[in-house]
Amino acid sequence: MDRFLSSSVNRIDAKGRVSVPAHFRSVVQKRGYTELYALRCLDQPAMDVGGPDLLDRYEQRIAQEDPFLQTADDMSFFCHGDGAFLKLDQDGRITMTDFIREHTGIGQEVAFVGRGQFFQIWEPGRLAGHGAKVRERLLKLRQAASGGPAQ
Amino acid sequence: MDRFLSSSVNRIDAKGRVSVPAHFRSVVQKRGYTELYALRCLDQPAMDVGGPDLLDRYEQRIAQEDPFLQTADDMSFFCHGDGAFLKLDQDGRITMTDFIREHTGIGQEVAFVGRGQFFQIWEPGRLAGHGAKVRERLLKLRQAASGGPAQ
DNA sequence: TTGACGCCCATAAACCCCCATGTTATCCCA
DNA sequence: TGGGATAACATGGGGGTTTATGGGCGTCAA
Repeated sequence: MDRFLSSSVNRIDAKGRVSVPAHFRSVVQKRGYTELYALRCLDQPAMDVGGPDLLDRYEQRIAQEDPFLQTADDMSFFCHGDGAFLKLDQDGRITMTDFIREHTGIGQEVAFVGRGQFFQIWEPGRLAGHGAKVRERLLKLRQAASGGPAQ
Repeated sequence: MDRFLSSSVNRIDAKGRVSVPAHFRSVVQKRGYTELYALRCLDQPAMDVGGPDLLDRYEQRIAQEDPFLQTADDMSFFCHGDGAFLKLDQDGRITMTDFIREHTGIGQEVAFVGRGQFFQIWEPGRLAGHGAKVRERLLKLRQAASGGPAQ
């Protein structure tokens, strides 16, 4: 299967390196990505990581904004900001740069979360908090659709 | 019969493996699944397990949403981030990863519960508690419908 | 020089292939 | 109908391979 799926937490070593989960690496290879791009999420303390198609996705998102307004420009600056390529070393590890740490709050451990076409990098504690909120919203959606909480 | 029916409890061995009930395996084979997709239930400490088509259905649902709104993001976070593929080994066993144990509370034993188009994985004690609540709700429903507790 | 980064290797744990064993259910035949 | 052979199954373990993680060392640039 060639989708980024599931989540796991890996430790950062003394040199600032962390292993990308083996399953994610095989997806990267299957998709033929030679480079990984890491972009700052617009509304979460996470990084979106993927191949060139991830850039397309972000550009579509930004294109939705009125080009005469400042927002589109700000968004582009924010996400593309520094060039954030991630290089996989020979052992399948990436280095946690300050660029990533500042936005995510990552310290000693990294949570990898599959998102289908791409994956995300989180600080594990923040991920847990975010996950709880997501579940709550989805539950409300379901209850609203079924006509009431009694189901 | 090509539906997942009945329930049973199997033990986890020292390596973290547990046999999927033979009957479930034959259903899996009849349906032509080469891998299993497991998803953390939204509101229960259980995993839903089915074929890749289960994931396809979620992805088709997501495709109906505006990809840049929160709902689409939440849905993807749920079915991709809280999902995983399970590999059946040659003896028809799966391994209980931390990913599954964290959500279900599974320790030494696993309860498999047939649900027709898919099946579920529970920690046996929690399943018993959940079963009791389900029966209670159904009983109340019936009593309310018949106008009183006298049936 | 120092620190960031590349390449290489070591090791412990996790994982997956294969086969063995004991138990239960099924079947067949006397 | 009873009893033994057989098959199916859950479970245990050996051993090789993969993975995550730690660390050594050389290079290059500030």
